Amino acid sequence: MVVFAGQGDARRSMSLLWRAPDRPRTGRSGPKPGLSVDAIVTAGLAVADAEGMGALSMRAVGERLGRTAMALYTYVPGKAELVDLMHDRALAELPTDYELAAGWRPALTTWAEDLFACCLRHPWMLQVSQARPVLGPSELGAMETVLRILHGTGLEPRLLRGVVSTLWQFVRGMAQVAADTRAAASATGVPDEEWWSARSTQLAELAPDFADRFPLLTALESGAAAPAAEDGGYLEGQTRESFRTGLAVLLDGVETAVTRPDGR
Amino acid sequence: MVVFAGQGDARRSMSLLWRAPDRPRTGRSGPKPGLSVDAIVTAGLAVADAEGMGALSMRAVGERLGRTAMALYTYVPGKAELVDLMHDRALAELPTDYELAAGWRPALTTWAEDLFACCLRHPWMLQVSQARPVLGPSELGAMETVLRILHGTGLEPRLLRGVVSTLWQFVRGMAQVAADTRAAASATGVPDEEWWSARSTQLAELAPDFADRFPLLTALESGAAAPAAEDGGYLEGQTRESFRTGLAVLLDGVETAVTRPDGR
DNA sequence: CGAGGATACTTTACGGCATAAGGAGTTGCC
DNA sequence: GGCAACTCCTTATGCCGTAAAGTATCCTCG
Repeated sequence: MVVFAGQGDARRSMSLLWRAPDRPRTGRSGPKPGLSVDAIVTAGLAVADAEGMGALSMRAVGERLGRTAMALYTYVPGKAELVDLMHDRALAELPTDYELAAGWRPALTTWAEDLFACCLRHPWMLQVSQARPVLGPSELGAMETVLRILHGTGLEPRLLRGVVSTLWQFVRGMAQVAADTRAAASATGVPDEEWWSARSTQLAELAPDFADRFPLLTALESGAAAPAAEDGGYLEGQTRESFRTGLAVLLDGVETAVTRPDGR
Repeated sequence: MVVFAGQGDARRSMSLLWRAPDRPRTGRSGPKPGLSVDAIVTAGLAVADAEGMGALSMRAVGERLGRTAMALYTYVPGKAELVDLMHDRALAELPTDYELAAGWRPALTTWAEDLFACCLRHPWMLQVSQARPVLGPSELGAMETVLRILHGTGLEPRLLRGVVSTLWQFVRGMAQVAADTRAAASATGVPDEEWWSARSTQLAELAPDFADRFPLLTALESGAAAPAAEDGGYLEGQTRESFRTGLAVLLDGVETAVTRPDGR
């Protein structure tokens, strides 16, 4: 199942995201708040980072703060809104300034790598539905950053929108694959390569005609190069490589669009 | 939450996906099966298509078949496996033959559009975790199709892998945005455009300094062209356009890779 | 042909979840 | 001093996936 974040009380969620000032502090009776939205978001992040989105429950977050689940509802309207806040908090880790002296391409490459890394640090981010187009300040900030990098290129708005979306989706998608394979391998306790080869063997058993049905796939698979040693396990290396070459291809496309004289 | 499909009993799940023959039919005592894996998958698809992944419960699927939730466990080991099967069934809708006379580019464009459309027909697909790299026959079939389209280009394996992944992720990502915005708009009953403009107004209230903080974003947004009338609502048109231009850029990149003499 | 065992399906139950409702204790202002 | 506002708790409701155990059905073997 997926978290459909912020579907419900969108108004309230937005206020929280944009930190609408809390009610005036003066003339406030009752016990002082022992918690804060920030603290709750931090706790949520800790839970999700450590145990995954599946373990993120109001109970778990409350427990980490020494409270019950219901205590959180004083600060946050519901779980969906909490997830929204966590998502934006995670994106706040992204740098916003990139060196443009060498042109847009290296800057954009680094940006993509940074986003990729951020998604891998917080894999649960990839399970947050992308519903509404971009709402939180950090998310918008990231968009703005990309636009700044591409600003000198003179790309027309239509293309610009397409490029930004494509980049974003590409990184998210690649990160999801990377995160998920890593999770699958580590959940079963089997190291990367074994896990994959076990799966291959099984496939061969179940579909003996595999090579006939999928000749090109078979050829491609057999031609898989050993990944660079630096890149962790086998699968992880594979995904990183796909990320790199995919990104390069994508940026080649951008370059074509940029240099094409007719702007289309 | 996200469905981590097939994490559990991977072996059993794979057998089902690849339709390992049922136990020999002779010498079988007991009442005849009133259901079948296929029927269950069909029912699951119907539930998910109609009411979304959130409404997909074993109880709901059972009910649609006139059974209890537990009856399904005779045929399917658990919900995760059912979701895997549904996912592969949905992908089976994709064509596998594409006209290559005009070259790989139009074929690949059509393929991407077909996948995009399939994802929009079954938005819940996008909430199925991409964990393990591709396991079901239809999913592999789709990969094989892409490879067939790109076969004439002489792309080296490393690039080929990157391109295929990139395409796949791109389409999935764009479809997710499209599906989610559509869902958000229709869930609130507000038509596309209104929904979006309400959100804009709210943003302006919450962040009065918006235009200062995000100048490029503001400029880009204000320059948004009215989408073509054919494209349904405002947002939907916007997403379709991003999809088209993004795809074009991406394929430009592929073209560069294909025509570059040094093969890198 | 009748018994035994395999099979399909049901009922019930458990532990989890988000969260609604209402109660208890704490604090500041009048 | 009292009251209103506030935080936080306990309890309860209605979902969920699925384990366990019961019942009815049918085939095969003696």
